[in-house]
Amino acid sequence: MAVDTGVLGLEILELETLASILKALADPNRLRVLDALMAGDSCNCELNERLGLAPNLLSHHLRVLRKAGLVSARRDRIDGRWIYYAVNETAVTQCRIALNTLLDPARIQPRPILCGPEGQTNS
Amino acid sequence: MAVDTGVLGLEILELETLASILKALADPNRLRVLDALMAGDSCNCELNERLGLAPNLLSHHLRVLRKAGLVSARRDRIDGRWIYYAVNETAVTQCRIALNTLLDPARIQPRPILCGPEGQTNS
DNA sequence: ATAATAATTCAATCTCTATTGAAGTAACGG
DNA sequence: CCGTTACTTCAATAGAGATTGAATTATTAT
Repeated sequence: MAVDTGVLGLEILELETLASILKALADPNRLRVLDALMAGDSCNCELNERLGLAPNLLSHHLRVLRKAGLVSARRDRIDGRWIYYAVNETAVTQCRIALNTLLDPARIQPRPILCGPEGQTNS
Repeated sequence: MAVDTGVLGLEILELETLASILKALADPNRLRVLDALMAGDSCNCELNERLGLAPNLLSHHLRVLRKAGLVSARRDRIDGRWIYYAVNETAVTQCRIALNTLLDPARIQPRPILCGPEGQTNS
C-alpha cells in the first residue's frame, strides 16, 4: 500500500495506486461482494448463496479485491477447508480519504478560462 | 444519471451506475484530467500542455468522463473551435456521497461467522 | 475558395478482463 | 486410503479498453 504525498500534493495514495484500487472497485459484482463483506466476514459459499455467483467467479473477484488490499482472507481455525474473507478497514478508509480529497467540491475552482479567445479577456 | 434508493438500500446511485462511474475514474490519465479540471475549466490543448497527453487521447478520455456524467463541455463563445471542459459538480458530489456511504467504516460489522465450523459456535 | 487551427473520429493493435466449465488443491471424515 | 467438501486454478472465449497515427469535421482567418 503505497503511501506518500502523492502527485496531487493532496492525496494520501499515489495516483496510480488510487487508479488500481478504483479498478478493483469498478465492477458491479465486486461492489456487491464488498458490500456483503461490510456486513460481516463471509466464506465463499455464503457469498455464493447471497449473491448467486459461481464459486470460481467469486474466487476470481475476491482475488482482485485482495490484490488491491481491500479484502483479507483467513482459514477456519477448526476446519481449514473454510476460508473467511473480511474487509480491510484501513485500506477502505485510505481509499475513502483519497477520494474525498480528490472529489472535494471545494477544490472545484471557478477559474476563468486561460486559453482561447475567451481566455484573452480574462488575462 | 440514475438516482434511486439503490440496491444497498443506502446508496444514492444504483450499484451498476456507481460501477460505471468508478470505471470512468479508474484510470491514471483520467484521474489526472479530472484533477486538472478541478483547478478550473480547460480546453483540450491546455490539458495537452499540462499533462503531456496527445490531443486524440485526451479526446478519448474526456469522452469517457463525459459519458459518465463527470465532465461537461461547451464551445467558446467567440471562437467555436475551442471547447472548454468542466467538472460536473453535482455528479462528482453524488459519486462522493455514494462512495462515502458504501465505504463507511461504521458499516463494517464485526458480525460473528455464520457459516462453517466456527459459525456453529456462534449460533 | 484556400489555408490554418482545435478537436474529434477512424482504424489498427495490443492488452486486459469478466465469465464459464473442467480440472486441480487442500483439508476433513470414515 | 477413499470419498466428500470448500475452494482455487486452468484453459478458452468473448468483449472492453488504452494507445497511436492517419484521416475527418468544424470553425475561423486571409
